[in-house]
Amino acid sequence: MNLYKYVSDSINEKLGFKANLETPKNRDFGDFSTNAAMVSAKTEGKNPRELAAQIAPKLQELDFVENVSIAGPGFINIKIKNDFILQNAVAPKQMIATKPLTIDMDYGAYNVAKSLHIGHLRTSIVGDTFNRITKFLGHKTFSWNHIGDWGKPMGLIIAWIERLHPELPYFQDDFDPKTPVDYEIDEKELNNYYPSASAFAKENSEFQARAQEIKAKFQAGHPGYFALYEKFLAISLRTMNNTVQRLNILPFDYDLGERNAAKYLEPVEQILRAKNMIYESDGAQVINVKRDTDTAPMPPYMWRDSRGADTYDSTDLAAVYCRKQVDNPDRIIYFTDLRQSLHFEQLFRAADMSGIYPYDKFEHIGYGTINGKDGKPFKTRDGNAAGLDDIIDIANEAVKARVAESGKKLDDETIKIIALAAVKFNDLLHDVKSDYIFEPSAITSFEGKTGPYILYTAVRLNSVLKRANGDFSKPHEYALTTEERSLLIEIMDFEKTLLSAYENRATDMIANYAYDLCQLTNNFYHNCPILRDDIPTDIKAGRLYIAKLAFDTLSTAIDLMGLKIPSEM
RNA sequence: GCGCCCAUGGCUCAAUUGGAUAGAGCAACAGAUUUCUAAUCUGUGGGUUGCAGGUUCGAGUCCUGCUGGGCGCGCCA
Repeated sequence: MNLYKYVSDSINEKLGFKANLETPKNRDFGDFSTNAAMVSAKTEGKNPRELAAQIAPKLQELDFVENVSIAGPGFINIKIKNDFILQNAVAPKQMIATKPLTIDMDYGAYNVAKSLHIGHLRTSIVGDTFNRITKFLGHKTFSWNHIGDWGKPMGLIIAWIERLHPELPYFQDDFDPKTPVDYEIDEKELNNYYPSASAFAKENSEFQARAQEIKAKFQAGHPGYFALYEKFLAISLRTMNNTVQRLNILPFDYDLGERNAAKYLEPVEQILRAKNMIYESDGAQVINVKRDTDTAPMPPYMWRDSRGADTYDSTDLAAVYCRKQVDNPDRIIYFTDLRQSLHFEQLFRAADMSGIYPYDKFEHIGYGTINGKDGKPFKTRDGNAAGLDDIIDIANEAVKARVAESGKKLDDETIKIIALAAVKFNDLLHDVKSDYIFEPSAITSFEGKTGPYILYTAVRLNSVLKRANGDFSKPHEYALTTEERSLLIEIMDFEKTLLSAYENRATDMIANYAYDLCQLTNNFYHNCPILRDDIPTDIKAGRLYIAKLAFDTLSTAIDLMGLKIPSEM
């Protein structure tokens, strides 16, 4: 049961108007409080405490209310009956949305032939968790990994391979796709091609021009370039799949990016031309997305650059058109770096103006950067910008060291699970749009508000449940201790938390909830022994029931965060 | 120059979207273990919420101005 909703609805019905229900910061005041008296005192010109005194007796009549009190300037505090809490607390399960939506979520956005950078970590983790929460609430979602598989980098990579292996037949204009070619690309080498080529192109204009020429011919359908492209694309897709597994995120519904979107450029261009939206500016084909109300300069949306090539502006718009055709979503949500805000503002306007997709159904969730202690983007020990793998490796080493220090023996798989939890939980814990500081030392200590703490709580609960090996049925009567009571109320708060996390697009809420739940669970665990010999049977049964509820709730939260519970730690 | 975001104990972050005495973790100090897993639990100290005004019963939260930081501003994605 969603206790908050139940109490709120009951109170509104009883009072005949909508009262604002809150859970006091200080739980000593009560389980819930309402400022109804203060709000209506204002409109009615009456004394709030007098009004509260009139309202309170009505609330006292509700069968789940233990007592009602008036405090401060006119707060009405409500305490819920223990038995009501015990009888109605349930473990969360998949919900049915009252108004189910279809939502396209764009996150991941991995690149072909380019190892994942640190930013991919946040888009993957936050996007995945938000996706899971949305599904859990009963909405239909489609996740799109909008792969960078079409633009300028492809030209550079092909040009680079041409430079390394000019003898390969792919570079001949009359290449026959059926020709068998004895050439394999090494995955690790492939990841270096783009950075190397990109750097080389900057100082070598001849190579730069060659890459551009290749890109144009490639996009026009050059068979040899395309055959080569398909070769490294396959490797990249495999790498991406490994990343998905390594991060334990849900498989994407679509691994379709720029190349796929490019197929929709023509119909989109027809729409734009029909509306006279495209005009020439400095040799490029652009769309004006300014509004009269703009106070900031609004650059035009770049449909084609001055060389006539697609841009990421055009493929992004085409991708929207594609999604409209394929999923017909009620909303499209992008999870990308905050710095792309202007681009998305332009995209949303262009889509809206062209009638392809309405402005108010788009959302851009921009995330901040992961920084080191110095406040600048996190670097590895050798001073290079850290990649996604670096982060996970660093966490792995830290966990391994900590485990060795403790004298415990955990297998590599368990260590990986713990390290990933450390990284992911830490990421989810922070407000999406703000930068956060990644401190390996904070993870090394494994104390406090961390992923390992969450897992540890689940593991020790699980250990009791396994050991009990009994049934966990609800007791008819059981006198709750304060620890048990607080824990059950927190469990009943789960649904409300999920709804807020969804509505606010705030994945940190689930992480913070999980932490609070763990604190209360550990408190319960510590103060309410279950399987000890001196514990009477009825108390044992009651506590086992509560422990099971706590475990089910916690494991659901853990699952929504894309973490795994190890068998021991 | 224009625009967006941010500023909360020594450090890293919260604060139910305007509510009561601003909460957690780390670090510091003091305790708890014949263990259902101590990667745990309990306690103590630590704050003029960057500064100055304003709005109202009530402001960390809203409005204005300042100070200090981050980011963005047509052919890279």
